[in-house]
Amino acid sequence: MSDKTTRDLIVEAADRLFYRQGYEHTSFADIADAVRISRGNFYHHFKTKDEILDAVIGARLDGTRSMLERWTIEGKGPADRIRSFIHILVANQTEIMRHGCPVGTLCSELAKLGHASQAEATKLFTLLRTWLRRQFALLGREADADTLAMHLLARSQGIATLANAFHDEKFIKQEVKLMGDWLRSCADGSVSQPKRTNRRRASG
Amino acid sequence: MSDKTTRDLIVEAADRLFYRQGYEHTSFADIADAVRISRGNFYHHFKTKDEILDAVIGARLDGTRSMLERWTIEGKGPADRIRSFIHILVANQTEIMRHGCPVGTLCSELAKLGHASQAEATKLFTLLRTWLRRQFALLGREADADTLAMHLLARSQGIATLANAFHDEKFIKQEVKLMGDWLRSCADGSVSQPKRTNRRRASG
DNA sequence: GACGAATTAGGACAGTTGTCCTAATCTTGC
DNA sequence: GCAAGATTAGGACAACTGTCCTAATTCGTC
Repeated sequence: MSDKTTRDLIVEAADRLFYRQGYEHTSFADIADAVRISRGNFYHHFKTKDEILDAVIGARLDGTRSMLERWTIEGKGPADRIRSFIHILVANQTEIMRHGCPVGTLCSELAKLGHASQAEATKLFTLLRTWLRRQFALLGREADADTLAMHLLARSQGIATLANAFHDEKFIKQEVKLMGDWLRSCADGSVSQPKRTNRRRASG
Repeated sequence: MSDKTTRDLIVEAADRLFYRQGYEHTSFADIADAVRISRGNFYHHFKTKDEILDAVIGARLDGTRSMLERWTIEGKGPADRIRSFIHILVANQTEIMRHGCPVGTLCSELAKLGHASQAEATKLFTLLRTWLRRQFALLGREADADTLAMHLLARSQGIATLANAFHDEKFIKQEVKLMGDWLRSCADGSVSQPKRTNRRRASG
C-alpha cells in the first residue's frame, strides 16, 4: 500500500480521470490535484501527456491479462468463464451507467483525436477477443469461435453505450439475461446459425 | 443550394467536424476555417460553443425525424422498415469504421464532459427507440416491443464501436446478417425467448 | 554527518481556447 | 441614392493548455 511509487499513483489517478472525464478533457492540473503533487514534479515522471496515456493503457492491459488469467484458472468450464466476462456488466453497472465502458469509450475518443496510441488501446479489445475465442473453441465451436467472440464483445459494448446514454439499470440486467440465454444456446449448438445451410460439423 | 444561410453552413460544418473529431476537440477556428468565415463573424450567429452544439443536435433530430418518416411511408411492412434501420450500418460502413456511430459517440463524449446538452443528445436515441418500438408492436410484439427496440439499438451500437476500433468491414456485414436472422425470428415469435417458461401468446 | 542522486516545488513559456468588442461592408426598403 | 439594419472582418482579452527550466528538498550510501 505505502510502497506505491509516485509514478504508480499518477497512473492510477490518470486512469480514473481518463475514464470519467475522457483523455483530452483531463489536464495535467487535474491529475496533479488528484495525486496532490505539484505540476512541475510531473515532468520528472512523464515527459508528455501521451506518455501518461501509454502508461495507463499498459496498466489496463496488465490488469486485463491478470483478470483473464484468474478466470481461466478459477472457472470450472469455458461456459462459466464466459459468464464471468458477461458478469462484468453487472458488477460494474453503476460506473458503466455513469461513464460507459472504459475500453470502448477510450478507443472511440482516441479514434476521434487521431491519436497515435489508438492501436495500443485496441489491444485491450484484442485481449478479450482472443480469450473469448479460446473459450468458445473449448465449447466446441472452433469453426466460428472468433465470430462468437466478436458478437459477444459487440453486444457488451452496445449495452454499455445505451446504459450510459439512458442511465438505465434495468436494461443492463435485461440484456445480461438475454446474453446468458444466448450463451446456453451456443453450447447446445442449437440456434445462432438459424439459416438452414448445409451445416458442416467441426471435425475435431 | 445557394440559399443556405451562413448559419446553416456553420451548423453543417460543425456537425461534420463534431462527428469526425469530437465536440471538444473541434475549435471555433476549425469550424471557421471549414466555412471560410472569419472567427469574429462567428459571434454574430452563435454566442457560445454550446449554442452551436444545440443547433447541431437540433439539426440531427430533424434529420432523423424526417428519415424515420420517410421509412414509415416507404416501407411495405414493419419488418422491412426495421430492415431499413439495420441497413444504415451497411450504407454508412466507411464512415462508421472511421468515426463510429454519430449518435453513440456524441452521447458518450457529452457524458464524459458532464455537458448540459447530454439529455438533448440522448433524444436522438429516444427517437429511434420509439420508432423501433412501434414497428415491433406492429409486428405483433406489443408485449416486449421496447425490449426488442433497445436490444436492436444496443447491437447496432456495439457493432459501430467494434467496427471503429478494429476497422473491420467484414465484421459489420457479418453482424448485420445475424441481425437479419434475429429479426426474422422475431416476426415468427420462434426464438428470442429461448427459456422454456410457460409461454403466453400475445392476445392481440 | 556529508555527498550525489532522485525527487519535488514553483513558475516561465509560447500557443490555443472560448468569448467579446469595434469598425467596416453589404443588403434592403423607401 | 440614402438611411437602417444585418452581416462580416480583424483583433483584443484573460484563462488555460502542455511543455520545460531551475532551485530547493529529501533520500540512500558511505
